[in-house]
Amino acid sequence: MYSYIMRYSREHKAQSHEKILSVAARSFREHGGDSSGIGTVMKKVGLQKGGFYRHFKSKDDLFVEAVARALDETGRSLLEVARSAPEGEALRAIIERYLSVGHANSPGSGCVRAALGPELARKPIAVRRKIETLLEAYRERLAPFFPGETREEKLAKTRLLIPSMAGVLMMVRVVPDPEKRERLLEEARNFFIKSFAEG
Amino acid sequence: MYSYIMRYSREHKAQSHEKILSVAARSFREHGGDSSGIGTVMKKVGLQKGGFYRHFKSKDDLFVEAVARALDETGRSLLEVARSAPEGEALRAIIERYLSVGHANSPGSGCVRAALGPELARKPIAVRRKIETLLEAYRERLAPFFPGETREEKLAKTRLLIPSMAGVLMMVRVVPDPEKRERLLEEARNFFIKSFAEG
DNA sequence: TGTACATCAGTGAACGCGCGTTCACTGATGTAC
DNA sequence: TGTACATCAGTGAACGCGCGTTCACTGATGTAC
Repeated sequence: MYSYIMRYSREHKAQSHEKILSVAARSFREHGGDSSGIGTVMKKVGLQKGGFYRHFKSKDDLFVEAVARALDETGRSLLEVARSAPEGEALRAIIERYLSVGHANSPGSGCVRAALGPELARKPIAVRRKIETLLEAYRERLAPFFPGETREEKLAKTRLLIPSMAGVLMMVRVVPDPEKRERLLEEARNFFIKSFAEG
Repeated sequence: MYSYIMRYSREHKAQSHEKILSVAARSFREHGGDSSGIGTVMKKVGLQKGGFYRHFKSKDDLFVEAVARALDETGRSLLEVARSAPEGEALRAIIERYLSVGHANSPGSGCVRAALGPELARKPIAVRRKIETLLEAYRERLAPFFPGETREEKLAKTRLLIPSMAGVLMMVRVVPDPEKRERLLEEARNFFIKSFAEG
């Protein structure tokens, strides 16, 4: 392809931007923001770290965009799970996916809250405001699958279930033994399904 | 006092060790492990950073001891809350204390899970094993106040409630607006009390 | 359509800085005699 | 009880390293004419 050879075209820039974002979104979640240097991210993208500032104003700027990207992806993934679940089983399916072994074993492609929660809380207030907006949008997307008469009732449930499951997932990841991890996840799935997705 | 002037006595060493631990336990929880340098911690203690290695083998060694210290303190604090609660209200009192505005506003003296959870999950497996033991001991301490016929039933409840509340607290700390924080905490207190401390 | 030129993505070196860890040294402690 | 001496808490400088950010430069892109 032509565009592949024109190294500095607009399309090329968009590709670089895209690549930086997706590498960063994974690296931040896998190793934490402080342990994911701009140099390392750019190297993985295949560029020199100096080029970073043609794409982002600062590391915190990248951080917010990477969190947005990650939330959009995991939100989309849960939406798909919910939509392809049998009638009335959407929330159960969401819970089962969130508290799955696969999710516990893949922080790099998983929930931002479980991977970066305390780090989000330590960011400057301007950053936290942007992140809060992203989190609200995420809850709005999933709220339709939650029990409740009104939108607000559904949203209230998301504000309980989503952070609670994030806490469980985060602590499951501390446990070294795979069997124990699965047992913990199963206990939690049962509890949350009973509390939110039944009766 | 005599011991205050003999700068290098054994008692003095114990005091230094103590001071490093308590400064680190606070600093790690407030700023995260990566952002709490040994130099900064030692400076706050009033020593040169070179002296650190007379007290700890490595930063990870300090990390584990600081987590142990923090868990012991917060566990003790919740135990006191539980013991001084009216008959049958112990778990409710624990939940109310854990999900209080004060706790949300003071990560430096609060729960390790909500402050360092994902960081714990990223530590080498040897470190995680030690931390898991500490977390188990913590749950054992609180289990007597949980509902259930047997010790195992009570422990199972701790494995759900404690990480869930940690997740909620962690995400509440992302929210900039104090009133919204309090509203979120209240919703969560109501839910967890209903789910664990009633009927 | 062809040419001149401004733009700007990416390079590569440099900035000052703090990191975790090591080490030769100091001098008070506290033991051995 | 008094003296000689090994121990070791703490100092302060140094180690190599990676950090986030800046900057002069390059050369292809893509616009203006």
